[in-house]
Amino acid sequence: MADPRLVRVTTPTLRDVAQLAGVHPATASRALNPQTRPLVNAETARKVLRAAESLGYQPNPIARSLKTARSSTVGVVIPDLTNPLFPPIVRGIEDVLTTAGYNAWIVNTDNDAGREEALVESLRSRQVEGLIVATARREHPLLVRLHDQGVRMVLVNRKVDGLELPSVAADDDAGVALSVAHLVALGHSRIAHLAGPQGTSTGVNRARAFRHAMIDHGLPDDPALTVECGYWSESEGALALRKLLDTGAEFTAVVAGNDLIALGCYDVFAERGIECPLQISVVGFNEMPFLDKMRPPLTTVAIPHYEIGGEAARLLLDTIEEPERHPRSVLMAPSLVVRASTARPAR
Amino acid sequence: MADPRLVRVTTPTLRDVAQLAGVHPATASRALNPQTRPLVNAETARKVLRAAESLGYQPNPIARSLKTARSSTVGVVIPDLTNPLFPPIVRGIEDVLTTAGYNAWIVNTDNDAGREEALVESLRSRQVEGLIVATARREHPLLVRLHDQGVRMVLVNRKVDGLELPSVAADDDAGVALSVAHLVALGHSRIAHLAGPQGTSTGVNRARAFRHAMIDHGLPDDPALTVECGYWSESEGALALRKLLDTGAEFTAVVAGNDLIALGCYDVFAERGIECPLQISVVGFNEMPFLDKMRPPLTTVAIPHYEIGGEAARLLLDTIEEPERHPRSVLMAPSLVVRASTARPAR
DNA sequence: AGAGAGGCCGCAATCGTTTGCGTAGCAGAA
DNA sequence: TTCTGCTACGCAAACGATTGCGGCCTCTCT
Repeated sequence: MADPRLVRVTTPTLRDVAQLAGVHPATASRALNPQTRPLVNAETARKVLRAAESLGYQPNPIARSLKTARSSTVGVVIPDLTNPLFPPIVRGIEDVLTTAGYNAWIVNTDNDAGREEALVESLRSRQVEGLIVATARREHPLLVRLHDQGVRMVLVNRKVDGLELPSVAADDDAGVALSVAHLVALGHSRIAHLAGPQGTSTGVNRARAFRHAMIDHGLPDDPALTVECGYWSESEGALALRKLLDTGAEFTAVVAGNDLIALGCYDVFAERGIECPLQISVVGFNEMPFLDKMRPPLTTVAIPHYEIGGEAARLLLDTIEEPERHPRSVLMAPSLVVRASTARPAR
Repeated sequence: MADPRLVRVTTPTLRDVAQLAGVHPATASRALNPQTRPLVNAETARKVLRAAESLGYQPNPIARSLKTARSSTVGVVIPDLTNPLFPPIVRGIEDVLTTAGYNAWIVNTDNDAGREEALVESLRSRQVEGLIVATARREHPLLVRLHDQGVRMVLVNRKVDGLELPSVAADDDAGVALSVAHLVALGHSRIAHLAGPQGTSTGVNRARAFRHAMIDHGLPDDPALTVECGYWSESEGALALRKLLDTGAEFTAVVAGNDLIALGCYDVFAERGIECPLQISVVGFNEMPFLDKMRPPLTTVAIPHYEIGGEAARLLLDTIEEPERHPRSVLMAPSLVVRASTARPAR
């Protein structure tokens, strides 16, 4: 208030344009909006456009939102931007959104339900037209409530039990099938699984896929060889591997729930002087950046992050335009990228 | 679900609260706002608050923005979220912003001036109250124009020539001094510098600091031993090192402009069968994540990303509250983290 | 020539808040 | 009692756009 200048000095409004063009603001509005342009005479439309151009008029999205209850904005809710999995997805989302004239509001929940609820509330009060959610848990009261309220959303990577929502994710089954096949081809038969949190759909899907893949190869599906991580993190991966090692179980390879869990294994290898891949092979999941420069470079299953984000955005735009359309889900094909963390078993 | 309505079914407005409390909306508004609450009788204020509470009233930020030309939102403009340097900074920004009741709008410019201009324009039209800018180049017409127009901003990591703006960055001088001292202590004397883009203040600062450090140690400051990278990227780092190697210059260590450039060196080492650190030592800058798991683990100078973000946000909040305050800049102290990419020179 | 039909456009309300201004009411002072 | 001053509140005008409704004008058809 001390400073009268806020962000802008003074910006031309619709009235200015109308005045310059010699028409009523309503007419100017109609002329400027391609949707309603047919309602005004082509000649006056031209005049208005010229006036807008010459003034450098930019419609005020706030005023527009207030009137139309729309915002050309969607909310993107992710657990943590710091997890390298998410930035590429976000970029994918943004890129298709902006070409469609939309914007993305990004929020981090830190896996905290209270925080998540507050953030979503704040997004809604900003009239976002939909949500792209990457934080889904299998039990997720907030998301079912939002769904019941008719909030448009699409899920990324994970789903919630019993909720029919559009979603896009990597094909987990195919991904771990690839991993297991690779290890089996190398000669491994005692393979362990460091599963992601079983409270997330991805966690259980990959674990189930792991069992199936083992069976398909005629290998024993030993429950003692899979241990669950509480979070998708390095430290939890390390914890899980230590636990497994301490049981004295025998195994020559581990397929990790994701790359972070796999990297957690590296820490344990260092602690206990285990040689990877000589003594134990590891394969990750997600192909996060810089894996090729790790020690050893991590074999992992690559998923098209950027495309997943883009596809999610497209799905959301679809449901915004056609709310009644039946929810469809898309699975993106993964591929295995073999590096130096996997090799033939020693014996 | 068959609900054509947008995000919200129907949300209580200020009028509803006022009606329930039996007062005029103006009074309700004043009662709800702590700033103006003293203007209304304590008893009626209580009534209003209770009404608001019972309705679950949430003020509509859009309407408020329209009226007040404020938004409790600041824009954060970064080059690319995918660069692991930025997520922690963004988190730092967000965390102090939200505790102050503000929100952050994040945009990626991809180092494209046109894109940047459009994005900033869109931020301004959304009435952001200030900008946190991490894309500054030494010559940056857009930023000087914004500054002239009185847009509040603070710079992160980089500055623009001749512009007095609040900024927060790591102490580059101290950082490279640390690196060089470390290498000299190991016995290196022929040290090369793979400089960042000289169009950015950080690029020239670190290069200058490198020269000074060399001189301080009584070592020759050989211009042939520093080569500039066009971008802060792996590929540019690789390019620069190849160029340097191809000149036949002699050196046993390189201090890289940042971690990505250093990692680019790793690629060249692999290409040409160079052993690091046996033949060449490398030190990076920034301490991006997972460096400890690289091959070899990269010695680098660590800077407090999260705190830098937080400090930037605080600075911006300061200038929002006290626009006339003289711009201050803060330098954060770096520290060297020694890993396995540096060792005594072979001969 | 008169009537009906559209095409164009202006009027004014509206979205939900904030805020300058005016005023009713009341207390205290003269 | 009358006047002053203050507190507490209501009125209404904004902020900048969108949009239903209605009216004018012109054109066409009979």
